[in-house]
Amino acid sequence: MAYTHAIDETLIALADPTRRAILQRLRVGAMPVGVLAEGLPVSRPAVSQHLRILSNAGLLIVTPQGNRRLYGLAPTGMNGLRAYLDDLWGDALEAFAQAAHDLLKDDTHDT
Amino acid sequence: MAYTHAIDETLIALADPTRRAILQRLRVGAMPVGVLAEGLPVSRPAVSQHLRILSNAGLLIVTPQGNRRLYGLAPTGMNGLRAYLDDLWGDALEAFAQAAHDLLKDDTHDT
DNA sequence: ACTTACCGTAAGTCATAGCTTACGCTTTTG
DNA sequence: CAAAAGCGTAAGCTATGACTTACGGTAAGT
Repeated sequence: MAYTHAIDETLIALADPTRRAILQRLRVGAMPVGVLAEGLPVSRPAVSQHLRILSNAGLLIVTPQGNRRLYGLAPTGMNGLRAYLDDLWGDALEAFAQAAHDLLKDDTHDT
Repeated sequence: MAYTHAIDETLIALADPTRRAILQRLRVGAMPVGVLAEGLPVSRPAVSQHLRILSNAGLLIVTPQGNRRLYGLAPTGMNGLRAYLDDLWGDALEAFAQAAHDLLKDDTHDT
């Protein structure tokens, strides 16, 4: 397993609007930092910093190509977060169903 | 009734470790603020503030019961975020498959 | 080999998020 | 009715995060 680069980093990475804009922009495919920065309201170094965070979170794949570095979405980057959400909300749904069941207490109960 | 409480709020809500601890603690079921705070390393008012953020993000359901207020996980709270991730990463996977396909069918000769 | 392009990092500034203490309101209890 | 319990909110402090400009290092072009 070890899909997870630590949920913490993934969520922090996704919590920033500029970083989400970067991800949106990468949907069409990988691109170098310069091109990426042109479509964004912040400077190129700022983009570089965001890319570092996104990469550390396992959300991006970096492909050095001579002079440039191509950044693209990592296909498995979201697996850790997904697993986390599924786990957490799985229990939540169970607890909710249980509560609803308790409220309806006119049905038979079991264990 | 949009699921979307704005993914912005959802992600920011999830990005904080204390708030995730709160969610974890609520997995077993709803509970009032006081009980919730006892299991956490921060003060009760701090928990209240976090609960407000989580509620605004649509992640919690509040049930006033006389003197107290019971906080529980909202079953549909994650739907918006899930949809967002599915959409974003759906395209990412397509782009990735496309790129892989391109590489196989027409190898670029460089160097 | 020199110049240009591309990129990451360092240093510094400014805004914001999270915490604590203090306070006021509402509901329960004696 | 008075006292206490349970919460939310305001005010203030501090740490952290996001941005900018400046700089250095490597690859490409002439």
